[in-house]
Amino acid sequence: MSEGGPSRTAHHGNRHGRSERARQAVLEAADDLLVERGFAGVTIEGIAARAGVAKQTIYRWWSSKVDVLIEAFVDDMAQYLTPPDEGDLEHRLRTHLSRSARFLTRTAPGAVFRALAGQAQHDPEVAARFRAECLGPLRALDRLPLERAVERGELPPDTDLDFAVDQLVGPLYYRVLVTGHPVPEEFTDALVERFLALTRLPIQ
Amino acid sequence: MSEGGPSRTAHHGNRHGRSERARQAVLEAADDLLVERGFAGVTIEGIAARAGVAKQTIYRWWSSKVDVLIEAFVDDMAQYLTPPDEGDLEHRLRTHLSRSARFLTRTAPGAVFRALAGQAQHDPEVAARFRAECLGPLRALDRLPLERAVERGELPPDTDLDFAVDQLVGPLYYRVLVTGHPVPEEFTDALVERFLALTRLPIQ
Amino acid sequence: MSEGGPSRTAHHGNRHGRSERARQAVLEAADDLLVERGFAGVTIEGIAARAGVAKQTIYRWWSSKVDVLIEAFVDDMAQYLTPPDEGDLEHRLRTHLSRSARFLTRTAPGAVFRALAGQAQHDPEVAARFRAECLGPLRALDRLPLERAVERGELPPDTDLDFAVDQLVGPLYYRVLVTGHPVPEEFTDALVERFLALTRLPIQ
Amino acid sequence: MSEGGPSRTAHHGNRHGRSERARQAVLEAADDLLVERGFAGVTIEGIAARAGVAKQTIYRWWSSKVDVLIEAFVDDMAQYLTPPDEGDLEHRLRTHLSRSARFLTRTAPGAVFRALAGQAQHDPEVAARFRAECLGPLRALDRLPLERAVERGELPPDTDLDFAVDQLVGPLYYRVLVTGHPVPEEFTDALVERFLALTRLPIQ
DNA sequence: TCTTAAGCGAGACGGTACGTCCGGTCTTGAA
DNA sequence: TTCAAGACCGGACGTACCGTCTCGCTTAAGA
Repeated sequence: MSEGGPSRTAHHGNRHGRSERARQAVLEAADDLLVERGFAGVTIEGIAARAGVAKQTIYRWWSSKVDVLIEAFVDDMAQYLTPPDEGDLEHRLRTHLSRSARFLTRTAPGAVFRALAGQAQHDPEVAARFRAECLGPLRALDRLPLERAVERGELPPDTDLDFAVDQLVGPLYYRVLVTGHPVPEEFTDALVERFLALTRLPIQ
Repeated sequence: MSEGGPSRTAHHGNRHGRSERARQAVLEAADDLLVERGFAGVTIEGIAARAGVAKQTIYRWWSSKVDVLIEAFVDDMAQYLTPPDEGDLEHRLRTHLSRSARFLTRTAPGAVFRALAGQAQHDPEVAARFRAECLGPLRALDRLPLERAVERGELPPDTDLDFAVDQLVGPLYYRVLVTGHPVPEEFTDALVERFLALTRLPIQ
Repeated sequence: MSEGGPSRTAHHGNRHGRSERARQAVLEAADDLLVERGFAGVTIEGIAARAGVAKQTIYRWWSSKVDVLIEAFVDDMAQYLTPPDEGDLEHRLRTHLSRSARFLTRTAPGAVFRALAGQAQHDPEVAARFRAECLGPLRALDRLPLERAVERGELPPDTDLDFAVDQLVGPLYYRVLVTGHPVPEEFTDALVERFLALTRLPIQ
Repeated sequence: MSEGGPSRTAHHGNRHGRSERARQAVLEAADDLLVERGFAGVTIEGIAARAGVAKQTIYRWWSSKVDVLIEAFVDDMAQYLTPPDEGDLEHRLRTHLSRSARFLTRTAPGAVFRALAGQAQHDPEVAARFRAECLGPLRALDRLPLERAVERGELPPDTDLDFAVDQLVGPLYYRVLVTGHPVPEEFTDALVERFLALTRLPIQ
């Protein structure tokens, strides 16, 4: 992509493989349109026009606008969310949850995520892809601090990590996607506090 | 259709007031289409055709298909969810949560709710109406057992009920709307158990 | 439909019958585009844009651009070609043939006719409609002077009129559509002269 | 072509000169598509696919599908039409006209001719090439018997041959391209009879 | 003998127009 | 005044071809 590349100059058509330039332009155009005009404002024709790309080029590589948005999300997600690995468990969880809240409510990929989560309610196929390709990686990041905590003896070895994740992030997503309430740090901190309080109880 | 009676056919028009028949037919048609074909399969033209109603009649009384679905949801919701008032707090909460899970995942109004929650991600106006008219009543039902528990001394009087509701139902909605995991009774029971365990802690 | 009309002002939609305004605008736009840009320059989208009409309105009433052009031709044809009924047979035939040549080569409906004749070579359905709706009336006009001549005794009563028409106008159409040669009055006059010379022969 | 040859696969490329194999395949594919699916069914992509040839190879040597069809017609025409040179003028003309009618209505190159004549109505450039390369040779063949007749004294030396050709074949083309009527031998014979009858008149 | 440049297959690209679906507005005539 | 009916303008859909381009292979003339 950088050094040498197949060709420095823009080109149309290429026997081996697609145009990276077109791919990037499409993903960015979709992202931009979503942020600027909302999900209904994202249309294949609009993406094509803004990306300076032919509609057929989009249909050649993606099956729908949702497909484009999923790829855009996956491309962008990584750079936003890596759970911290410093300090004690409480600090790490607090940081991760508050970063997650910020990611979901304030960033462009967060907006894409919310749109895809919305569309997943309307279409089982979208739901499946959304869960596999968008939610999966996110959830893996959510598990990471807990897995490390188990390894380090900060949590009992028989902890049900899936249930723990549901307890920790469930209320967060509920606020973001359902009630629309803001998610201040006090809220995420309180979630962490309650969660950790339970781990110190003799019961379970 | 031609000869005879004042009219064999349903009446067209009514000088005074709207046609209740048309209203019901529209709401049912919208409901049915949602369940049969999903949100994208619900169109104003489709509703009109199935309800035997003119498009204009729909636009006269509703502003969009979402508006129709909200009204359909409000009409149906009541009969499904009334939190129980028997037994102790744990039992009441368990029953309510498991009923809520069933409502969201297995009933027609639950499907409407999920579709509206999805559309709320795409459109702030929908989000506002959805929260006010659909989520509000549900959330009031979620608070009810906790409010009663405070009155009866089963919970401390300074309990933050909104936060409590978020903790209790957040993971449930998260599963239903985000991860798509099933929501068995073990899950809702565990949520209640953790929640009540915390109320017995000296902290808070 | 003419005086007073259902409404002086433009309107959208009408329970009973279509918009005459839209119909006229479409036919004129098609005519204009054909003359200005040729047959390939006539597109449904182009007609719609120039007529200020939605594509669907065109598809509702016509099945293709050829369908539009046929109707445009039929609408316009009448005012151009009425064979004269003054003078003797030779004069009437000369006038009619030279008018026909002018019609085909110099007028807008003539251009439409040539385009449709061309398209008829590509599509049997177009050919059938073209012959029934465009050529038929024209050919009836071609027969008229000969029929009158038979009635008046200027031609023998057993004359094969169809063959006579082929002989008279065949070379004309051949020049216009095939060789592209000009069709001056000398040419049409000579055709008439030869044709009449034969009627004076004892043979037949 | 499969086993043994210097190469199993068809050759790709040739430093000097084009591939005759590709040329033939393209012309045949175009011919076949025209006969099977009509003019609209002939597309550059379709020709390329059926001929097993790259689109670019077509564009390298031809400028359009019409260009391909013209070359296909020229390649095929010769073998069909050579006016006979036996018997008296009447017999030779009768034979030539009835063969011409058969050629135009019943043979593959005849179908190509009709399609090109159609397209010539839509595009002046096509018209020019069509007249020069397709019609010219045919018309030369039409003149040939008349020229010979003049040489042999069967026709007066001052006969206007172009006009004679128009008279003889005009009605034939008119039937084929315009009215779509069948062209039986009686028709062509009658044309010849009338034409010759005039040459025996004192007038002209 | 070894280059090397032209012809070739494949196919991605930016476009244009297609014919369809639906949205939301408007008008009509009957009830 | 509301209703069923349905024509209207508008805009996006997904498809088919257009004509251009790049690519890597094949091949034969000439260095």
